[in-house]
Amino acid sequence: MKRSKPNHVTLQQVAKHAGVSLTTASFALRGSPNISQPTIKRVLSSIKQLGYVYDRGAANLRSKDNSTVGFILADLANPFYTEILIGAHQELNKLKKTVILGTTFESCETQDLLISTMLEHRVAGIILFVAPGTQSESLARIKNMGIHVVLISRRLTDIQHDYIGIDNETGGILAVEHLLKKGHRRIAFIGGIPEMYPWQGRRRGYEKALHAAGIEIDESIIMEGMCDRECGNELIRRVMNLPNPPTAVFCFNDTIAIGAMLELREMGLTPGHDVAIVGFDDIPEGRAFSPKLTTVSEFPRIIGAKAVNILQTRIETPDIETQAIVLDPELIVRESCSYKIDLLPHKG
Amino acid sequence: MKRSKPNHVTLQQVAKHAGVSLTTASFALRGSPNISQPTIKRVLSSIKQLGYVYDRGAANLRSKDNSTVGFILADLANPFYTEILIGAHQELNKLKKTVILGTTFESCETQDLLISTMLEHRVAGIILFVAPGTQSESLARIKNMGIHVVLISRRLTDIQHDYIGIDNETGGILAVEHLLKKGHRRIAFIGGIPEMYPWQGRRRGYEKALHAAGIEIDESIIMEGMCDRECGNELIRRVMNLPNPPTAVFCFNDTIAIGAMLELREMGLTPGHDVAIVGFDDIPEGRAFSPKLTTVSEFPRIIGAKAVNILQTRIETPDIETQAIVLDPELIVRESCSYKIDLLPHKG
DNA sequence: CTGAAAGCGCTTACAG
DNA sequence: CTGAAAGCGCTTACAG
Repeated sequence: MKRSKPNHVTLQQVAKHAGVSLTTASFALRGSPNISQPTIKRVLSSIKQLGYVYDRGAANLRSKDNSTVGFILADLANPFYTEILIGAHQELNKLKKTVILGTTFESCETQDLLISTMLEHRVAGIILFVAPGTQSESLARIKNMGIHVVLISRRLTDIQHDYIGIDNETGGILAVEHLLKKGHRRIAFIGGIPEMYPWQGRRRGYEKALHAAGIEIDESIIMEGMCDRECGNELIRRVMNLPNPPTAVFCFNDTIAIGAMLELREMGLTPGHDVAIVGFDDIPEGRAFSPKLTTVSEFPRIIGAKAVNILQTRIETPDIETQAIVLDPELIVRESCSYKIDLLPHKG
Repeated sequence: MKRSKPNHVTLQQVAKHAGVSLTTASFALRGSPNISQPTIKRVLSSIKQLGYVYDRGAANLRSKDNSTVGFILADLANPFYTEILIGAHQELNKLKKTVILGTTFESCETQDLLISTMLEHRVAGIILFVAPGTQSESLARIKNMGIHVVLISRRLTDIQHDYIGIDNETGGILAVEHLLKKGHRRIAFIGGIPEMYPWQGRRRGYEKALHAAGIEIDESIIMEGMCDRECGNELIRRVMNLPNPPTAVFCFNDTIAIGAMLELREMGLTPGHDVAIVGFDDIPEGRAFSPKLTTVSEFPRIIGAKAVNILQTRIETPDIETQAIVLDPELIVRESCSYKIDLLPHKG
């Protein structure tokens, strides 16, 4: 663990080399208008000659500023999350912020560890995709340190916080109405964790759309699970093996939808033909799949970018009220439910 | 920008509260054996009561240690890269290292900016997926700061450095030999940037396999490009519109292969039937695609994890010789070249 | 326009 | 087993 550290060039040495005081060097370094141009040039030239590299840690310690931002998400394997990361990352780069990355793998414990680390680093703020079961204490801990948080996609209801996400209920309605228009009457809803905020919204949308069409909710075709492909594999099989299987399935997200369609093929069924599928998120894989996945888009890159904007606003004006931005989802019609059910020869 | 910073609890205050000196508090905090158990307990209890949070930046400044590691990759949209990140991330978590993330989008300029930021943060090391055209000076800059680097997948030939990657030449041979076995004689190689290390290896493998089969290289069906889906779209169209199109295509990576297969469908052709396709990387999308993509696996998670191990070894023993780990690739046969060419009715 | 001095919150010889 | 003191590399009133 121990190694002989190289002795870095310090600003002190730069100052001596340039024949100015440490104070002047410090101001010159940051191009302060209080320092004359020739002096600035001299300092800059010394910096180059000596190969000086600014020590941000030391500067932060003194100034109590910090250009570092924490980003915590659930899983890097889901493109929906990485798309959010991309959007946030680009925006953060524009603001010259450094990103500390953390992945919870949906574990609250890991999440608390990551939060601790970020607090110890005195980040300016944390953008957080909360793990299921997150207590408001976790957020309070961050806020007590004077560090700002904005939640993405998932939210907590028992504490005030900045938030950006999508209107999940409307998304659910969009998905199910589309299926209804295609003539489906028996529509399952599979995957996702009921304690999570987005699940509740999508389920509400699912119910509302069905009710509006005069259809009773059948709890036996609402199946909870995780958010990954394996969940799609398992649940589609379970739901299709029911005595009275659905003709259409609304999947909690695209990853589950793809898992479901893959499994359908294993079962000798053709997704989009034998069973209609709608997803949620709009990940690239859904576009590449055959049949191309009909889904509800969440605009992940915009969510990521806006999360950064909200955080930045909060950093600049800490005392304004918390804001919650809720984006409108959009139905992306592709191929995975392209047949009207009454046109299918083998159905009623 | 300016905000009133909260006054955090300091170790000084903890010490006073516990009735010990700052020195004792500092040692107790880290569970030093030189401090008696009762004292440690007292300090820990004060920490809890006061809500003290360790300031890692201040500690690093003094001790010149740093548990932060930089990770620079090309693009978060390519699952191959994020898989590497996942592997590295998990390993870094085990070592209790904090990750600073950077994305170059294949730009050397951005890369140098990111490197500067990480140097300013005095990270312990940088794991780097170099952008095309990277000069050895960029690496030298890092090393001069006494910061360790390990390159992933792509490497530089004019400077010594730690490295982990795959045997690209063997990968190329595996891919092309498979196509040859299926009866193909006219095999294109599309996508990728020739100045990049992996491209050169794969191309060498491509040539060797063809030569071993007594086939002349035809430069007109070797087309360079980028590493994204659009490149696949464009190049497959160009190569198929040639007077004498290939019957099989070896794609530089899976993303290109998927772009190519998508475009093939647009052209009314069936990938895997009308044209055989082999990719490289083995990303999840390739498994979900129809036809399932035959490809050469690179084990990205292992690459990421091993990169961390190499870095850790270097941090612990800075003076050992640089090591280059080259993994063996593996051919994953699926569906995208499942027909023997002489069985196809519409071919010679 | 420039400089001397204090201090950010820790760690670490050194002394007892 | 514990403490007083110096110092890591910066920034920032304050004074001139």
